[in-house]
Amino acid sequence: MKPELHQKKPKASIAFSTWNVNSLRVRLEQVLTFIHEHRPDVLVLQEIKMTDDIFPINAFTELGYHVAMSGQPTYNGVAILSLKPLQDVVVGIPGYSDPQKRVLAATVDSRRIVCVYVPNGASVDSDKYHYKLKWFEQLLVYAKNTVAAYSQTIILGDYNIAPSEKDVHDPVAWQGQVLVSPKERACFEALLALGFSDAFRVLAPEDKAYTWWDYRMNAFKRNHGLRIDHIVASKAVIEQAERCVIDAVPRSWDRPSDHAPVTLYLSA
DNA sequence: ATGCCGCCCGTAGGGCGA
Repeated sequence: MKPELHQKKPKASIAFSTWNVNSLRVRLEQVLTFIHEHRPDVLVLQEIKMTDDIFPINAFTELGYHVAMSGQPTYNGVAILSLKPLQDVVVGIPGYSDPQKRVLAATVDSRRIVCVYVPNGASVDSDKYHYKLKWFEQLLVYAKNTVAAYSQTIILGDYNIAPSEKDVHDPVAWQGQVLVSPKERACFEALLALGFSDAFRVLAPEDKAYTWWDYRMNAFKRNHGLRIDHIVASKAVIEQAERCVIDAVPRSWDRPSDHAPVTLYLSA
């Protein structure tokens, strides 16, 4: 065989994905399809909207994944799937009592993975908005402590914050609304200031790309979206980053989640 | 626009998300 016919072995990479599925009950087959197509090393899910006792563990273990979940009835709920074993699983933010299941952490191969579902906030004058800001203060403490203990920390999930005007299809229309307010953006900036980077923005500084499109008003077809799902990684992780991909294809499927999955690829 | 769509619970229609 001529040397040029030898296929160069593709460079291995490690993939970390996040996806707000808006009901794992409804979206299970789509999650399985995503896994078959991409085989991420780690996949974290938000808004599973189910209790732990009905979580479809077997559907994932059959595919070789280890599973941790923190669910509740009706709302919220997060999960971590990993091809390698999950160690030191921690539910919620330590020291912060919150009945809403929004945070789940585990270690995979010396990397600390934190799956987050940040509160939506409803509107900027609501109690839910104040809950969101107070909640994020607790996340900042948690993030600071976590990265101090694990130089390789990845905090990924649905942040419900569009960090900049580039992350909003129509900044004028969204001005003054929840998800884009200065206080929420200050929260996100404060997280980055702890030694983290917004992986997508670091790897694609100028791209206008969205991770969420409203179900209403044909928002996806018109690309009226926001970038609110993020992979926030410590410097030691960013050093290994190859690319960060927002996969809009699942948003085009029948009965889709309103969010797209996001994947960070690290060099192995 | 207290709207739009989709999911949950529960079996009608209100709560909630973003």
